[in-house]
Amino acid sequence: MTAPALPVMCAALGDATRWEILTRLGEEPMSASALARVLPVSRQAIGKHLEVLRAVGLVESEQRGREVVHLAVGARLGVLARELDRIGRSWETRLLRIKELAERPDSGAAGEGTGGRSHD
Amino acid sequence: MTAPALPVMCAALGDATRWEILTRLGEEPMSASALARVLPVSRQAIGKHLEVLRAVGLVESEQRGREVVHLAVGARLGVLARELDRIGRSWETRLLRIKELAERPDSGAAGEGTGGRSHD
DNA sequence: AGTCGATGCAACTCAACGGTTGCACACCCG
DNA sequence: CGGGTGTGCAACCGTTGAGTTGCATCGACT
Repeated sequence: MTAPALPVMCAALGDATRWEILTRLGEEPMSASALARVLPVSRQAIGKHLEVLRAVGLVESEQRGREVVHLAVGARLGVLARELDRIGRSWETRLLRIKELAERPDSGAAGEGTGGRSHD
Repeated sequence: MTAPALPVMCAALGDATRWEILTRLGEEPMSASALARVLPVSRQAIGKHLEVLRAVGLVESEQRGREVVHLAVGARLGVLARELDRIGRSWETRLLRIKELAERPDSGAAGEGTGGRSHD
């Protein structure tokens, strides 16, 4: 699937080291070993992070000679951003509607038992 | 602080249960106990998640009588979304520039020094 | 008043995750 | 050709985090 679930995408972005990697790869494509040289973690750790990032499409890898260079995919981040924005807006809308209902007791307040428990 | 670090925000969103909670709270404000009734986890677990979400500003809580109702803050999600989009675009731009340089070795490859550069 | 339900705090379990080390193998350069 | 470098796989470890249970408390509604 080209569109991983939101929690998975966010989880991939929920690690500082991964952001560090993404930042570097966003500036310039490079190999895992190269990343390990500039970051304070081992090459293997970098490798695991790259696998996670590649799994959600935030990183793409390309075999160049004997090396494998990785690069950050900004488009995927953009997709995530739009999704989050959409959801956020929907929340705002709902809350707005709720507040309006609360302030205008005449608009469809039927079926609301006074002093009784509606649910369970 | 009103703007938690990106990794922290994403980490908060990197959990399926938390998304479940946010979804419900986005539809309708409710208490931890109420959430525990509709979700397959204990009230205490819900409480911990709410604390995490509140810590990054994705949830706000209001004491209503003896209950504490929580609600999802869409605006905060929007802020995150804009941030991610910005970063994603910057990645795309860099890559584009790199590709151009690779294909046009004559286009001002000498001195760089453009002012006002501020990467993360 | 009495009870039921909501909350808060604390201790504990268990799995996932980040990170490391070690090793084997492939490839490029000198 | 040989060493050095880049990579992949696997075992291992410490910590974090999600989730649970238990207990004590406080407030609301009957």
